[in-house]
Amino acid sequence: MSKDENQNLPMLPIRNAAKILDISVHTLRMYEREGLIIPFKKESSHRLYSYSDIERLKCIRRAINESKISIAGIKTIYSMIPCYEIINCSQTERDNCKAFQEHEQPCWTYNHKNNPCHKRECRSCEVYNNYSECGKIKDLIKNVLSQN
Amino acid sequence: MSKDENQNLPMLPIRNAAKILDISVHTLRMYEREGLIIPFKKESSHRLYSYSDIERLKCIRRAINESKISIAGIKTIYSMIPCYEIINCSQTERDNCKAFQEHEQPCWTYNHKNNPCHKRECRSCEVYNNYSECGKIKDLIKNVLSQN
DNA sequence: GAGAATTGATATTTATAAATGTCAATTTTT
DNA sequence: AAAAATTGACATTTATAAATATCAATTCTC
Repeated sequence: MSKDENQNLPMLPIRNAAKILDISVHTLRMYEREGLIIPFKKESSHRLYSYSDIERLKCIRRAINESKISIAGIKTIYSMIPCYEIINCSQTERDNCKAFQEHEQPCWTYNHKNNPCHKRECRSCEVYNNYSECGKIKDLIKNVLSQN
Repeated sequence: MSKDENQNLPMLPIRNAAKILDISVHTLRMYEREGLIIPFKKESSHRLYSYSDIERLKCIRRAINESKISIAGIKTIYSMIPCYEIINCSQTERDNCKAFQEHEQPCWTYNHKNNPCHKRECRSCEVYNNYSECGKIKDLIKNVLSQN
């Protein structure tokens, strides 16, 4: 098994994840309620976190504690990711997609009827996975702009 | 004189601007120190605000009070504006520009040596003027992406 | 040139977002 | 089947960003 695959395996119950991050389990559930993170869930309701989830959460913590960006700010920044270019949505699909139109929530917090994300699992989507730092989002915009 | 020209005239001393916005003069100076707004200054050091400055500030207030985005978050969001496409910077100019590389400050808070902004007055630049709402920034990204 | 307003710098207050606590019900583990 | 952990809902605490206050020096207005 490659290292990357290992990174994405659901390994840690919430208590262990919280301990690694030095926060409470309540905080982890709050981040999930806010749409900042999508932990794996067993058939039951119990959460499991991968090691790349941990990295993602460390980044969120830096944004909050060091960069002083509020959770609402992080959500708005996530909403700027041009998912529609990554997924290659048609114009009709864009017109019917709240993630395309609004700017308060990350795309992965919306329902995905009648658009290409219907088939996708947000947790394993590259839109969700590749841009957890705001620097990466700015770089993505630069890159997509220069590609066209 | 057209209405638009009138909108951009430096009219209001800080006290009047503060009264219209129902905030203190200190808060207005803080927003300026943070780089959210660039008021007009006479040869002296006294500030003057235009009516479009007032609109800009109302929008900032909504972001803070209603959308709950912190000032640091607003600055980061402003830093996402693809100014380099609007100004049409060359690759060399981009490579030498902090506004292109970093993502903490709006472009108009940096010094502009050796790049096209050297000649420009940020206060009257379209990058500064046209995207004071985060919704507009997302729309700009969409539009620039579809233009290319 | 006198009175009013602004400036910048430092200190203080306030509002509230973020984090934590409590607890009964449910699920998991051994 | 008992012990340990998690869940969600609601309440409380805490940390601090945002806003305001103070003040001496400077600038503007009439």
